[in-house]
Amino acid sequence: MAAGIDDVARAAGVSTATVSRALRDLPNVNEATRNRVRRVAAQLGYVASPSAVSLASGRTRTIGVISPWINRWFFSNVIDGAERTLRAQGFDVLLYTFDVRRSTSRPRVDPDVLRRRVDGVLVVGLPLDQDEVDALLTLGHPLVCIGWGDFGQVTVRLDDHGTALAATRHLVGLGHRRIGHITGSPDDVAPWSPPVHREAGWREAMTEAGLETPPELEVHGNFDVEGGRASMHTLLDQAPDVTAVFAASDEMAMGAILALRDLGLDVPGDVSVIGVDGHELGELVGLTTMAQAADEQGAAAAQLVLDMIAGVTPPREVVYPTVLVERSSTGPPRPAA
Amino acid sequence: MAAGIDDVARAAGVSTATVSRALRDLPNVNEATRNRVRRVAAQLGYVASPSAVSLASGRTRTIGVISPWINRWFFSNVIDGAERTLRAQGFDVLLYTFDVRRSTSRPRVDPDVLRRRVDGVLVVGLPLDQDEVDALLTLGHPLVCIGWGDFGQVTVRLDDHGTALAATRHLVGLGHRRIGHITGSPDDVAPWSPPVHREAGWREAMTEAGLETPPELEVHGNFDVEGGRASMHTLLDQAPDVTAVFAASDEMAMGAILALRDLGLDVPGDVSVIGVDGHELGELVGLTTMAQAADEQGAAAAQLVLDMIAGVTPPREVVYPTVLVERSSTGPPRPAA
DNA sequence: TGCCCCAATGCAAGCGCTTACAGCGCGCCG
DNA sequence: CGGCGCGCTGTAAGCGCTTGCATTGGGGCA
Repeated sequence: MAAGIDDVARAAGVSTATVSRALRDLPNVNEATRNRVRRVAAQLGYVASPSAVSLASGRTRTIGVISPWINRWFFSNVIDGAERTLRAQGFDVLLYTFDVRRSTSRPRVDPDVLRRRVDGVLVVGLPLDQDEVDALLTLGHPLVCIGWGDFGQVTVRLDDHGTALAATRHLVGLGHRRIGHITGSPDDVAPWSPPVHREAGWREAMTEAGLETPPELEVHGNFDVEGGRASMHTLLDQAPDVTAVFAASDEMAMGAILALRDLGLDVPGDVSVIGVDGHELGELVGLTTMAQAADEQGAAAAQLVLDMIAGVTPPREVVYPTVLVERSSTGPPRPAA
Repeated sequence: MAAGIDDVARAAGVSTATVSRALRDLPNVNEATRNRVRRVAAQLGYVASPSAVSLASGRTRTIGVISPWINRWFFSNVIDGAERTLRAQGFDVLLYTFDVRRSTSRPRVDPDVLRRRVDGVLVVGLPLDQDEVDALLTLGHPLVCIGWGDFGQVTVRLDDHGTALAATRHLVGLGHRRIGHITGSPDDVAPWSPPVHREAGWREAMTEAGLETPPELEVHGNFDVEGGRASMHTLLDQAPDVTAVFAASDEMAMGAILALRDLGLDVPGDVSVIGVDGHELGELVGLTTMAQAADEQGAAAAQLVLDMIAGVTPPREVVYPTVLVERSSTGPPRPAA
């Protein structure tokens, strides 16, 4: 029913080889022939069968995108950016999410799902273990990490440490002394995961200001709104005298603000809150944040895999800037009564 | 390098045909043989080449998901739900977004991208024209629409009309008489698009209460935060006496609240706001809304395509309920001074 | 004991392309 | 004027599976 390459060849009066070459802009095809083939192909509505192409050429023109979630701010924006640049260059996007919700420990990445199915892999914000990365590399395709990375893999990310440093310094500069930190999950212990870097930045900023970072100042918010809310409650229980909080994501920061509201506390009167991301809804609560361009990171990473597929040696790491967006959720602490 | 079916066949001492049948649980394979093949395959890390399978069988085990955006609440949740159920049944998800931003008029859906590439199609919240649907149907695969639908296509959606009716009645019940409506884009004129149904619901609720719905009460918010904000400004210019607004999405509703804040107006004191969705950040501003389960709709739609692929006759339409979540953005109008 | 049938397996022909290699004709150089 | 090289095109061998059909070997039944 659908026209195949043979139909085009017959209609154009050439061999299938010529059709194949003409349509793919390969050299050694007479321009007149090429045009004729193009015209006939268009007329017949010919579209090459991707499976046949992959089977014959060994290339799939598909990039696998591995992400723990697609409905969180950072992830959906990264995927959006990546998808657009990939599609613009004729690549398909195969989406793989992990059911992180279902199991307590994160399921391991199974490279078999991607075997012979993609030409490259994008891993979004999911700190993998060394052996998972190795497994992915056995696929024999370029791999680019977004929002995390190590093991010498090509990475697009923030300066997490510097971002946390800047955020915390902002609070310190306002006069805060007891500054809490809402980080990710207790499982995020890998030294290459963003929450760990952000925590280190917070700690460094505190230390340089001569402040302590006792355990009760740090809580886990799991990077979502509800987690941020719950962890803020915990934080206030543990350290009722905190006057400011640095949350590792805007979603957690907004959760923290909800918790403060639950308790009838004023932001920033009683507690200042700063996040990381630049979530568009942050303005709703006047959230001060370290904004990043997630979609651009997705696009950049996509371009990197494509470059790598084309044989270009990529930079080892692309670091994206983060900018302080000061709104109303941060302010000086209330003067001691 | 990677083991092929021949390697497995050789190692198991059977033909490739038997390997193929054994591994796919086809009948007419001795159980002992099947187990041996399974064991050998696992040992060799054999994974069938998807391209070869597709080429030989004509089935791709891939579902195309067409969506205008993936970083908006409704869309990302639908896709998340769909992806999980598809993957659980061994289907891949090919993501297609449309660059709605780039052109003024929406680019047309091009079925060629999907030709011979998928076994089914999910169209998320993108009201297509009749001929686009027809074009998609020429692919010869099941098609399921989510969040919109007509032309006799299988659809998973809300009762948009009823939802709008309930939302508007809520406002009317509080005593509001001048109730604005923020709808989608001015281009959404197709009678099968959700914004049109929601508008109709608003109009009906107004009419049944003996209220007018003059043009100045209706503005376009394009379904995003900024659009909601801008359109609320417009609305207040056109009709300074509105005391309540029904927005067709939570994101627009939150934008509207931002606009009201811009002007120093109180919510709900000066203007009540109600949305549709159940966005998790709605609580930040106490948004009253008609909540829906977007991820479940995605999952349901995914199951429907799979059923259709399996030959099951699906229901013509699955309508999801919506529930009023009353928070603090709605209240009685201020008594006349 | 002979026959038929069926479960279990193998054989081999594709599926629709890509691509190495061969072939053909022509202009050009020696 | 013959040969060489080059530009263009065709031939055909896969790519790694699925599947219709043929084949084999028992077991049940007459």
